[in-house]
Order: sequence, then structure tokens, then C-alpha cells
Amino acid sequence: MKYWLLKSEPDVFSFDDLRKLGKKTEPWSGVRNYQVRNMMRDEMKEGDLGLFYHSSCPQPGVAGVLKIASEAKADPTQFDAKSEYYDKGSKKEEPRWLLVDVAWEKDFNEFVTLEALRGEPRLAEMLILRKGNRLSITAVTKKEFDIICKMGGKA
DNA sequence: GCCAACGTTGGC
DNA sequence: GCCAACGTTGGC
Repeated sequence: MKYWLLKSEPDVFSFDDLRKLGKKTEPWSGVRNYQVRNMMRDEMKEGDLGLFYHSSCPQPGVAGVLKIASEAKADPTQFDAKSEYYDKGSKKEEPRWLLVDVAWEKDFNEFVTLEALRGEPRLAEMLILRKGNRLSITAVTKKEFDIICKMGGKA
């Protein structure tokens, strides 16, 4: 089982939005980066856990935990001419972009701010904390995952 | 709104 | 295949 960190802009889709879905899954659409696509395709497995990170907002940080709820599959928004994620170069027989479904897994007692993450020396290696990191999904180690859950008040 | 950093594009 | 220009991301 692997662990991930998934970024989302809370204005677009927040951890609260995911919680409100309860057991229903949500397609994590809109990934348009080859590195991230390949990671979803080759390494991500149904049942993996992910940290839900809020980016580009007043208080960036980890809001809670989600579960990867499907294997990677074609992202339908690439075929939707009205979608901002439309890719006219992608063919149905050979989809260029993939997504996974995600589902709410557990809440934190408290939001773990980016500042708090930076303040924890054991997290210094995390990609998210590196300058210029722009991947919307990154792998985290089990150790990092556990530390952040603990910081959120959930062992 | 600014700006550093990065991925992608396209001319050559 | 190089690399400058451009667009986007994301923290501040």
C-alpha cells in the first residue's frame, strides 16, 4: 500500500466537499501532467491513502485523509469540448489523460498548515515543501504520512 | 498582484 | 535535440 499527497484548490474542490459526499466517490479529474499521469497508472492502487492538500488559498495545508477508490482510468473531461480540461489531441481509443476516483476517509481534528509542515524537521524531504514543486500529486512515505496524521490529531 | 520556478511549445 | 519564449502554479 502506498501513500500520496493530492493538491486541490479549495475554491474548486475542498476536503469539506469530499466529506459531504460520504461514501460516494469523486473523480479526481483534470490532471494534465505526464509525470502525474504515469504515477497514477503505474504506482497508484485502489485502497491507497492520500493526504488532501489545499493549495493556492489563504491557508495552505493538509485538511484530511482520502482513499484512492479506483484504478487509473480515462478522464472523461479530455473528450468534453466544453470542459476547461478538453484535449482535442486525445483519442477515445487511446486516452491521453487518466484519473482515479477518490473517497473521504477520515477527518483531522485540526488542519495541518504548510507552516507546521515546514516546522517539522522529519518532513524536510517532502516534495511539497521543495521550492518550485508543481506536481499535483506526489508520493509520500508511510513515515511522513503517519507524522502528518499525528499532527492532525489522528494517530 | 507579484514573482520564482518549472513544464511545454515551437522554431531552427 | 537545443533552447528561448511562453503559460501556469502556488506561496506570499
